[in-house]
Amino acid sequence: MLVPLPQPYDFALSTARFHVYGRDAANVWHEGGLHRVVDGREVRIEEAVGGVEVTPHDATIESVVLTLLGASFDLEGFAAWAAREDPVLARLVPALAGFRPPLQPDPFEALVTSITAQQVSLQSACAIRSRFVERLGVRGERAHAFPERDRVARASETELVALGFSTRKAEYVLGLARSDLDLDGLASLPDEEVQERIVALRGLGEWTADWFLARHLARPHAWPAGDLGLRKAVTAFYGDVADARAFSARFHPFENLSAHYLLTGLRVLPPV
DNA sequence: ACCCAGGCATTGG
DNA sequence: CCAATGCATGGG
Repeated sequence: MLVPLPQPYDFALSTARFHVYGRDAANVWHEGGLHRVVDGREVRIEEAVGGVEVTPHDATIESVVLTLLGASFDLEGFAAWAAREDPVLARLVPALAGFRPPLQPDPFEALVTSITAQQVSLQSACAIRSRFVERLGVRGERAHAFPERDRVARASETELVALGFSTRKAEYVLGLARSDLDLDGLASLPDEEVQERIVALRGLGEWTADWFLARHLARPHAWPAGDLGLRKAVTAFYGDVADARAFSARFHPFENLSAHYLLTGLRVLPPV
């Protein structure tokens, strides 16, 4: 069934992050479509006129797919703002027309994914995370469900280390899974309180909290200032910047979309 | 055999 | 408050 998305929508560009860093057992690319377990069922998402074709389909799946594909982002407002306010994005936004940053629909998945990506290359992170997903996630036809929090809570440190986690990261993941933090409840809190609660957990720092706000909660003002990739993109497009966090003021009120467009812009459209 | 890659906690000044 | 250090894998 067709799930409509605001047009234009560039499916290939928007979903590239699910396969350019290596095999990802939770987001499997197969014959031009993305396979992922949603609400316990494996779903195939593929390009279609006016949106994406989703099979199987029901109301819950549609809602998760819309979240996954970032349907809520105000791209029109962003494009109009960029054309007026920022010469770099005025070039990037039309050149990347139809790019809609995908989101992480589940908070536990978002945080564990960030832990795996701390400090190491995205390729290393993807390889390790994929083994984790295959080991602890319920298998679908082609994709595995991302492991459930309570299943991870029952795993052992040794088990995670055997998958390639450092001892520290194994502790962080288990600590998160076993913590009493209400992850779904974070969605109802303002940015600063979400930050505080995430950073209070061992192994989850400012960078992880920023990406949680950006990629899970889709908060417009999220700006992962500490991110190495984003810092490289900012330098490439704007030159050296003294304070990466303060520089985000320039992108207000579209900090999150700006960060995503700068990162994707650096990947596919090097600066002039 | 190195070195770097989308951090973080710990330790010492 | 800031600097130095260890972490463990994948790719160059």
